[in-house]
This record gives sequence, C-alpha cells and structure tokens, in this order.
Amino acid sequence: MIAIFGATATGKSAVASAIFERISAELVSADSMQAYRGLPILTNQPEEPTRLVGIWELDHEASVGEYAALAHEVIDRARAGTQVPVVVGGTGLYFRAALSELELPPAPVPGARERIESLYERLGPEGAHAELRGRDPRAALAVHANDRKRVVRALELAESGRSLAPVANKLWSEDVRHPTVVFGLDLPKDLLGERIVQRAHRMFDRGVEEEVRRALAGAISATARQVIGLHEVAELPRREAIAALVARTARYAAYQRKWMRRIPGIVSLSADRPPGEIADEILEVARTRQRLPAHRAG
RNA sequence: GGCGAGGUAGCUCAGUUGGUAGAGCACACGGCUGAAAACCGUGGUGUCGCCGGUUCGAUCCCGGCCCUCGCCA
Repeated sequence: MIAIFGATATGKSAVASAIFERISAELVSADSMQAYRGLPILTNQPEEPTRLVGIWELDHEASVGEYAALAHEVIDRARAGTQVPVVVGGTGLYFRAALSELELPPAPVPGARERIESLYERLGPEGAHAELRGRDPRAALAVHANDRKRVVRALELAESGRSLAPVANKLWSEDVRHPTVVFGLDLPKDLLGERIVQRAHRMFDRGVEEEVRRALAGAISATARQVIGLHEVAELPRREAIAALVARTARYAAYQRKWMRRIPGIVSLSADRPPGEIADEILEVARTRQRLPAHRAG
C-alpha cells in the first residue's frame, strides 16, 4: 500500500491523480471534511475518482470510528482485486485510522453523552475529573480536567466497562494493517502560503459563496459546521472573507505539518515540483521497499 | 482652526487612588484513541506616543508637542 500525507495545498490530489494514471490504483481519501457531500469547492474535493469523498450528508455527525470501518473495507476490497490502495489525506487521525487497526472503543450508548455532559456541568471540571479518577484511574491520568470532550467520553466508556486509555498505543506507532510505505509532501512555509492565497481566490471564482449559501439553507451537523471558511464565507464581505479564510487555512496547515512530523516512518518529499515527478519517485521508493523483507526500520 | 475622545503586547482592549502592567485573539511549544478543519495544556513576546516638570520613584499627576478618530467651522 501507498499512503500520502501532507498539509492542504501541497498538491496531494494532483500527485494521487498522477499515480492513478501510472498504475492500477484505488485512491482512498483520509479527510474528515471531504467526506461530506455538498461543499466540494470549500473542502477542495479531488477531481479524480477517490473513495470516501462525499459520502456523508451535511447533517450527518462524523466520527473516526465510522470512517475507519469504511476505509478498511475499501482498502481490503481493492487489495483483493489486485489494485494498489493509495490512502491520501490531511486529517492525521483519519489517516492513521485508515492504515492501522486502532481498535477504537465503541460509540456512546444513546442518551449517555447528554447525561454525562450535564454531569460534567454539575460537578465542574475538577469534580468530573475526580469522578473519572474513581471509575477509571488510567483514563483519568491521560486526560486533563478541562478537556471536557475527553472527560465526558472517558466517563461514557467507564460506564459501559470500557476505557479511554488504549490497550496499545498505536496512534503514534508504525503499526499498519498491511505493508505500507508512508510519504509526506512538504513545502516551505512561504510557498505554501502563496498556494493557500491562490486557492482561496480560486474558490471564490468557482462560486463558494453560492455553495455555502445552499449548504447553510439545510440542516448541518456539529461536525460539518467546523469546515474552515463556512462561517467566514457566509458572514463576511468578500475581501474580509478571503483574508480570514487564508489565515485559518494557514493555521490549519501548520497544525498538519505538526502531525506530519509525528507520523512514524514517514518518507518526506519536497512538493515543489511537478506532480508527475513526485508520483514517479513515490512509485520507485514503494517498489524498492516492497522487495525488502518485512522490516520496521526507516 | 475650535471642541471632544483616544494613543498600553502582532490585533482588540483592560488596568495601575504613583512602586515599570494583564485579558481575549494571534504566535511558539506540547498532548491527543468513535467530535480531529475538533478538543486540551504550558509559555508574555511591551521604550505603557515623544519631550520636559513634580516626586525617593511617573505608564498613571502637571505642561508642551506629535499622531488617530468624531463633531463643528
């Protein structure tokens, strides 16, 4: 398998597209927002047929757990059919979930979240955390009292006999379900900034404003509401919207680069050249690695 | 030109009855296991517009100057 990570606007899609032209590949997206249908311009959905893009309606609450199951299914089917799965994405957690078996604990039982959220409100951060310490000391150790989402989640799991503290920490390990060569596309900060600005303008040329208006006319889930730029495009005059969109995207790109540094075993490649050239290098490196016996060293 | 308001962190602003200052956002670093474009933690990064006066001590009080905004000419 091949996996390609990179910040927004590093040209992941173009590289994936070039790979698609060269070998029998199944492109699989690892992007929490491209999974939504209805915001193709704002979320920068790829042209090339890519699996797990546009699979959810905007009123659907997203979750890594749901995504992981779908990704594994698509990947396994491609392998069975002799296609090379190529996982492409910028959402770090989704990316690792696609490659590895994270053994994510189950979704909350209906009603539990609301109940425990109000418990958190009642007890306050310290009180709720003390409660967690009593029920699941290991989880309490891993979670800060102010991290409301995680304290609530940990209490939910403790209630059903599970734990937030993972059995094995595979998130930051090199563990994979299938042999995989992981690549990271990187661009110098200033160059990436330029591309982000260009792309923001192109979004407006392509009609994001109309797209956003339509999206907001319907029901929209809490997770979909987080899409960068949704709020900005809807509420600000064009000039300011572009500036705000650029600023937030740049911030997000910095966050993604942070993720990239932490993905173990990643092969870093310069994205400052034609996509075809990058695709050739990726395929060459992947072939070389595949001939080697199973190994873990970089 | 007159009157009024204001100049404090990268931005928006708070504050000090005189003892050289702090919030939010931004930024930097770190964490993260069914919300991840999310969430959380740790960092203050500063000629308090300039010059002078009063004072043991001025960002704060006094005088002058510069700049910004508003209203009136």
